[in-house]
Amino acid sequence: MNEGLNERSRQILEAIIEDYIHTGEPVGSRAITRRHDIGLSPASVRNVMADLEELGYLASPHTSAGRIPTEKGYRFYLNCLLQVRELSRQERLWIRQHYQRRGLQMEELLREAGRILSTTSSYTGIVMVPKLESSVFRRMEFISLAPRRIMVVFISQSGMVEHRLIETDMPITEGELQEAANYLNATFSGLGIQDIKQRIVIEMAREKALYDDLLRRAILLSSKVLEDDLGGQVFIEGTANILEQPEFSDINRMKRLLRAFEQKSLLVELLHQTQQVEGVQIFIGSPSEYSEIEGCSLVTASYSSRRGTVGTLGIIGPTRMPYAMVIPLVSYTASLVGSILDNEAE
Amino acid sequence: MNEGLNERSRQILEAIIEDYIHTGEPVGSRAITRRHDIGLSPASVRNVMADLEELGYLASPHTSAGRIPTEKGYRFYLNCLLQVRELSRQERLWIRQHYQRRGLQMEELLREAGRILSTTSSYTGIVMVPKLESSVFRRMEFISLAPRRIMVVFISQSGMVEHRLIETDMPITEGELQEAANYLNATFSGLGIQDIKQRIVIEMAREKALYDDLLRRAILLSSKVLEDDLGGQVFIEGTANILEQPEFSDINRMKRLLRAFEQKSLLVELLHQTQQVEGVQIFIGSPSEYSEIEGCSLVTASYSSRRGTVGTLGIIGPTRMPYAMVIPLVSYTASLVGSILDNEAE
DNA sequence: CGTTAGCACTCCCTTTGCAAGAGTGCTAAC
DNA sequence: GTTAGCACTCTTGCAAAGGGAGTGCTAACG
Repeated sequence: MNEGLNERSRQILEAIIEDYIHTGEPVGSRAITRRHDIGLSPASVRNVMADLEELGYLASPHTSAGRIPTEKGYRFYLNCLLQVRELSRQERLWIRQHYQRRGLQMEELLREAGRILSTTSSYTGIVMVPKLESSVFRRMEFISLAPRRIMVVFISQSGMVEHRLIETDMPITEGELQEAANYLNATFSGLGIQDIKQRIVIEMAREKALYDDLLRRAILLSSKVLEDDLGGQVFIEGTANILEQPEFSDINRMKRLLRAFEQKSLLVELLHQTQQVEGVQIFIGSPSEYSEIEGCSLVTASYSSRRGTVGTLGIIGPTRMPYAMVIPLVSYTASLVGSILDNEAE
Repeated sequence: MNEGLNERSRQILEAIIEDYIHTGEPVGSRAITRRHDIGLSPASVRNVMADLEELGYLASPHTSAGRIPTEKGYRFYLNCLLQVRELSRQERLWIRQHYQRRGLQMEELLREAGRILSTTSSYTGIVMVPKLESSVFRRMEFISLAPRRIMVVFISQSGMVEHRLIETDMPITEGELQEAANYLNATFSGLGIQDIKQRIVIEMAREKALYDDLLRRAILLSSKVLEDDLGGQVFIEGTANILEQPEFSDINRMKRLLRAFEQKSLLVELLHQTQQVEGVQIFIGSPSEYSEIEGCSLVTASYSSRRGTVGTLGIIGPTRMPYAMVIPLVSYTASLVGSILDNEAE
C-alpha cells in the first residue's frame, strides 16, 4: 500500500499535492519548507522531489518551475495519503436544507441535486437518472391519441415517469386499451423490469397459444414500450462553474470539455461503469484514454432507493480538486437523494 | 424607409456589412473598392464612410482600423438592404430529410429541431416548448401513488405530455380518481387551457353549491394541476458551436454567454416577447439592455400547429451573422415543425 | 553520511523598443 | 464632385533585455 515510499517522501508528496490543489501553481522546494513544518531545508526537499519525479509521482512543466503531481501522484494521494473527514453535523444540515422543497418529482429532485452539487462544490454537478432497467414496475397507462397511435405512460415504484408514443399495426379501441392496461398492471406490478422483459419473451413465445386476442395485444404493447432502453438520461448542471477554473483558461480545452458535456455519451459510459460499485469512485481523465476530459476528475457515487432503483451522481472538476471536501459532499448527497426517493415514493 | 441615405451610401454600407459578416475583420476603404464594383476610389469611399460613422451606422475600433457596423447599422441593413432569398427546392429537401424519423414525441421533435438548426447554421439552436397556456386540452389521467399522492398526466391535443405530482388534503380512492378523470375529460376536452382556467374559477366559486362531492374534488384537482405554468421550457442545442466563433475568443464573454444559457430565464423572456409576432424576428443584443448576450443576435420565428399550440424557435449567434442564410432557415424550420406537429397529432 | 548553504544555470514572463502594415483624414490638384 | 498624395495614428509582430523563480550540483558542515 505504501508502494515503497518512506515516511518523508510521502509527507513531502502530500505537501506538494495539497499546495498544488490549493494554488494551482507548480510548487517549489522553498514554498514547501515555508508552508509546511517538515524540519528540512529546501535543498533536502529538492532531493526528495527529484526522487519522486523519477518514480513518476511528480513532473515539472519545465526546468525551472516547481513540480506538479502526475496522474500517478494523484492516485497515490487518493489511495494512501488523503484522509477524508466526515462532514460535521452543521455541514450536513446545511446541505440538507437545500433539499427542503417537498413533493418534487423524481426528475426535478435529481436536477436539483445536480445544481446543489454544483454550487456547493463550485464545479459541475452530474446526475444520471436511473435506468428503467434497474427499477420496479408500478403501473402503466395507455392513452389513445389516434386509432393506431398510443401514448404510453409508465411509472416506476420510485416515482419515475416516462412516456412514449407507440404505433400499432391495428387500431385498438379505448376500451380494449383500458383492459390491456388493467391486465398488464395486475400481472406486472411490483416486478423488476428485467423480470418483466423475460416474462414478455416467454409470453411472446407462446403467443399463438393465447386464445385471448386482447392479452396478446397487451403483451405486444408492453414489449413495444420496453424494447428501447428508457431512462439513463444525464443531467449536467453548472457547466459555467467549472469554466471558472484556471485550467480552462485554455480555450480549446474549454471547448473540448463543452463538447463532451453536450455529447453526454462519454459521461453516460463512465457513470454507468461506476454504477455497481459501492461508495465514492474517482475517475481521473487521462490524456490517453479519455482525452475529452483530460485534466478532469469525476467524483461519483451511486444512489439507490430501497426499491432498488439505482443511479449515479457526482461532480466533475479539474483533477486538481479539493478531494477532502468533495468526496464527503458527493457521498452524503448520494445517501440523501436515496433516502428522499424512499420517502417521496411512499 | 431609406432614412435619408442616398443610393451610394447604402451601397457602401451594404458592402461593408457584408464584408464584415464574411471576414469578421474591420473593413477598410481599399478592401471595399477591391471586392466590390462601385467605381469609386478608396478616398471617396472614405468620405462616405466618415459620413456613415457620423450618422451612427458604422464605428471604428480605433483610429487606423477599418469600420465595423454598429447596432444601428445592422438594423438598417436588416430592414432596408438585406434581401432574403427563399430556399431552393434542394435546400428545403435537404433540411426536410433531417426530420425523417417519425413517431417522435413532441419533446424529442423539438429537441431535434434545435439540433438541426444548430448544425445547419453552425450556431446555437434554441427552441421554446409551447406554453401549455397556449394549447388545447385533450386528456388527463390521475394515477394514485399513495392515498394522498397523485400523479397527474396531462396531454394536449398536439401531443405534449406533462406530468406532475400533487398532494391532496384527503385520501382519494382509485375509483374516485377514475371518475374524476372521466368527468374532467368529458367536460374540458377540446377547450383551450385559458378557457378551462376560467371555467375552473367559476366552478370553484359555486363550489359549495355542488352537492356532488366528487365533482368538487375533480375541480379541485384540476385547479391544482393547472395552477403552475406548465411548459415554457427552453431547449438550447449546440452550445459549443457558437463558441467556435472568433467573437468568443474573449473568454469572459464566452462565460457570460454560457451563464445566460444556463440561466435560460433571459432567453425565455425574449422568446416569449416575440411569440405573438408573425414571421421572422431578429433581436440584436445591445450592451445596454441585455448585456449577457451582447454581440449576439437572436433570429426567431414562431411555429404553430393548426390546433393553436404556439412556440418559438430560432438560433442565437454573433450579430455578425449571415442573415441571408439564417433567416430562411429559421423561417422554413418553423413552418416545417408546425406541419409535423399537425401530422403527428392526427 | 545525511543535511545544508552557496552558486551557476535554465527557463519563463514581462517590458521595452522598433519596424512593418493597414487605414484614416486632410489638402490640393484634376 | 472625385481622386492622388501624404502625414499621422494605431495595431501587431518580433527580438532583445532584465527580473524572478526554481533547479541541480558541489562542497562544507555536524
